[in-house]
Amino acid sequence: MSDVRVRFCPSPTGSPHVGLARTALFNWAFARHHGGTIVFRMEDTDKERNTQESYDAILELWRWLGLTWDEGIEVGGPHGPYKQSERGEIYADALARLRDSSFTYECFCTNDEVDARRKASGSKIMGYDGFCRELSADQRAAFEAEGRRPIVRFRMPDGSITWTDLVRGDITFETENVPDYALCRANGDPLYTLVNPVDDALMEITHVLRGEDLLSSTPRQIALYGALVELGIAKTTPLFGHLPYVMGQGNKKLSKRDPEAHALAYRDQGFIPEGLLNYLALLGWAISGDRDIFTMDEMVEAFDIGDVNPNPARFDLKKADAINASHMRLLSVEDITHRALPFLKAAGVVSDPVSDADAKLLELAMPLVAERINKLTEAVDMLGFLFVDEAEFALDPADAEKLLNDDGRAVVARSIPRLEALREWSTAAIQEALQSELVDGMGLKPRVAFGPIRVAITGRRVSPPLFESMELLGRERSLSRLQSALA
RNA sequence: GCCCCCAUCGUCUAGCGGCCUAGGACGUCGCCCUUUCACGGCGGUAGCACGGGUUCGAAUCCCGUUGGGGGUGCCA
Repeated sequence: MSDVRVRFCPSPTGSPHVGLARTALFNWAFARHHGGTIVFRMEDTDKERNTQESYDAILELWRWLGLTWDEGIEVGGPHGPYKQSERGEIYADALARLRDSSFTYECFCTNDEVDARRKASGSKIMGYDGFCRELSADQRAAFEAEGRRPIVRFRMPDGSITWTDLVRGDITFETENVPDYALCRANGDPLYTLVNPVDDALMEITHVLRGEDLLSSTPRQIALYGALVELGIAKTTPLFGHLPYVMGQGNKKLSKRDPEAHALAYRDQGFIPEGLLNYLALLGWAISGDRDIFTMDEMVEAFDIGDVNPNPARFDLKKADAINASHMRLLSVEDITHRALPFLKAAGVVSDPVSDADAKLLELAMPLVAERINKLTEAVDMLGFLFVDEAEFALDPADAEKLLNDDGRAVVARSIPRLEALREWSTAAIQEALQSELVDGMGLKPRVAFGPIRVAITGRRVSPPLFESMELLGRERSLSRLQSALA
């Protein structure tokens, strides 16, 4: 095991975003590649916005994707607790030590006062102006007499701050452009600006791989790290790597309002984790110039944070579908059956628990559809007709209208006596009969001949192979459906 | 406004000074296969934002412009 330590640190607010999953994936691949350790910390300091549903959804997502961790929530470890909501004393202690130092100062200003001063000075820089940096005892007393309660601000050092970003190279900020910032609220509650670096320090995180949105707060964190190291709270400053944004339609960051932003929705739509993961990996990284499809083992083997592309990536649903489809084709029929089962149960296609009869039929039917579905949910539409009670069997109205017109019904009518005469109800026999009767006999093109039969039998234009389907459906039900189509 | 990041086909990307008359994938178009759909196969379409340098040589390095994006909180 190397000394690489990375972390997952989501906030349990809202439903987990694909960008969050992508960030987690890159952290995971990076750590696994280096044989490092992954810490899972929950950043639930915002009491207003945190929800249990979100917390649960995040865990569900990580488990579904197979993003394992070594230390943290659920599994414990030497640096716990791993929920920030349970680390209040730790932050209070760190804050107290910071307050005792000259790295921070108390600030009594209101936002309005700051804005007014910035405006009056004509400054081009926004944010806090350092007014309370050198307050005298009298000034402090005066503010306190007014009933003001101070917040703690971090005093940004003079000069510039440079770091070598793992994905972008050297980045420099002049600290005059980085205002002094708040570490806690007036009521003493610590803020993200404090707790995130403090936890990373205490959990001995060595590499921080996070979204580009945090890039501009990095100089503040590096300055704070300097203080934490000096105070003996942190051992060193971690290395930072800022991953590109995941964009949605147009040129906007994929927001929670966009339906394609919700990572768990892909699972519900029938994606398999291999597919989603592979697609997510492609957002900012490539395994090679001529290959898109790979396993997570291959990704771990090949992943290099330095190869990550810094430009923002558009999330393309069509490509995600295609990548998923490729992974579906890598699965065995048994595997697909197993994975599709929950969807088939939920849709009521098969009984729950699965009856012997359903299981048997499924075993025969699944090979017909496994290769032609791109998502697990498609098995539901594909197989429904085989399992449905005759009383509930219904034709797709649009397909029926299109193919079961007068010509189509004539085809169906003609097929019935021939099929009734069949001694053996097998795929081969059915095919032979329909072929000779309709194609050879009526001189129809195969698609014209079999289309109407398909709709009558399966209810839809899109279905598993027709003759096989008829065999599985059985003579009685097949003939009865053909009769019904004429009614 | 100020600061920072980014810039190769419609999209995701390969490319890290000559192998590039720029490769792959998705999409799209055409064809083939075919009992539908899908799969599969074949072929086409389309790109280095612009302007200066540096160099024998630039998609690759530097500068500028333009265009995107983000930040600029007692949110994370």
